[in-house]
Amino acid sequence: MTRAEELFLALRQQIVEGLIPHGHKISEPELASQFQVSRSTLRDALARLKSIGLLNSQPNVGYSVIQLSTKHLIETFYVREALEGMACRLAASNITEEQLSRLQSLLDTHEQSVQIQTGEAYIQEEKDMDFHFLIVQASHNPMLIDLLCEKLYFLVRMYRYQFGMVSDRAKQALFEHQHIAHALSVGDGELAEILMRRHISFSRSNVERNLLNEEGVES
Amino acid sequence: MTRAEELFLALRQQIVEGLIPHGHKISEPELASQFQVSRSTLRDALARLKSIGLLNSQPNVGYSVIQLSTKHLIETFYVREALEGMACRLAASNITEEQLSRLQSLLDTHEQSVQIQTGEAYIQEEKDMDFHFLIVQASHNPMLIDLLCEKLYFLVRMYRYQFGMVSDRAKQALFEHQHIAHALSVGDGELAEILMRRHISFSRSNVERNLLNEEGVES
DNA sequence: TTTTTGATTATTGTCTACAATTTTGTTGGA
DNA sequence: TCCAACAAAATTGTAGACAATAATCAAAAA
Repeated sequence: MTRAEELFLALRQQIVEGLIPHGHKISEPELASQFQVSRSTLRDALARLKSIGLLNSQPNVGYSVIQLSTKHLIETFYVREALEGMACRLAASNITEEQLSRLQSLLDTHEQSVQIQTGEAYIQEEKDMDFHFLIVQASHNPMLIDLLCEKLYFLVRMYRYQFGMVSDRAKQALFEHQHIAHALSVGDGELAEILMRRHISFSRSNVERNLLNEEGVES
Repeated sequence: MTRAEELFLALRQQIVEGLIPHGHKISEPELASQFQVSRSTLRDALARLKSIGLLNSQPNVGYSVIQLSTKHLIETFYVREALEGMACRLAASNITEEQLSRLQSLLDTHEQSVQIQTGEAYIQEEKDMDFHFLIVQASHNPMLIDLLCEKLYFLVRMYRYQFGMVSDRAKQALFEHQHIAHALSVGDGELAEILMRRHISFSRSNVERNLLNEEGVES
């Protein structure tokens, strides 16, 4: 593994977790000395971070971490709805037996943890990611997999870390997941897509309601 | 504009048009001397070409132009169907009056050229791109616009240049475009999305039939 | 003849230095 | 006090050199 690759991974985590705050202007000399690398390899890593949508840049001005906002989050939801919906449709045809059983055991685990704990949503969030991740993999469409797993999902995680959306609909989400899994298991791509899109669309509505209210209160 | 940016644009065009053939291994020293730039700025341009999906790369091995294939083309169609479908749905809500009238005048021009000429499909292809491009812009979703206009559409153009798919369905495509435009004009996002998805899905079926047949003949 | 090992060559990854541009700060005038 | 123009400082873009890795080729062994 190259230095630039390591740096890319390290910076990605720091950005996702907010250690480097969103909107922050990147100082190349500063970061380079901080990580003990030359500006060349830093710039390599920064270019990759830009390509996955975590950084912006302007010529002769430099890089900065993307600015999180309700508007941007909602735009992301629409793209997810489209891509994951399609991934789900394709997964219905292409999922392997092994993936299907892993999906099932995943849901069994989720069901138990939902029954046991009440509240702790951020643990649930990771399980949610696992579910979506597995279905995207099952689409067996490399372009979809790349777009979602290597790019969009890091944005999603970044918003969850820094906006800390605790969805109080863990139980509801589990039902939706089970419904989707069933559609996949019987190979009904059309239904699977519809269910996945509704699932993501619900999340968006939820966020729209909560965050727009907050903004209303603040202003 | 920086040197790297210019180089990026120049290389992108050469790759799309096949002047640098698909699958070709990139030699950094060779390209750098050919374009009279240092390897630093060349590598900058190459990284950007990778980020829009025209190059692949492996650590310690280097870059190569992506390998075109029927399989990859069809994967691309599925992603387009998802993204453009959503773009169309959003456009129904967000399109401006000015964009709507531009869309209409665009279709009028197309109609005339379809009536006049019979055959010349590659001219029609550019018009097709114009139509799709405008609708994506009208979605007013920056992430969708970036994914489609800055990334996927260059792949589409690359396939059209190098696989030379002459669609004999120019007239049919025009009808579909008009139908979509009408749905947009009355603000029916649900219908607009369905129509756009069918439109792209038809193209995919067409390609699947043609290219799979060809492969069958060759083997 | 084929395979394997080792040395050689070439290519990519990284660093440092310099050039070009932008940003910052200061001075002068209105 | 405010604005504009200029100078200084800092930052980004580009070039070239060295280090690390991979690819190539030749020689020796099976």
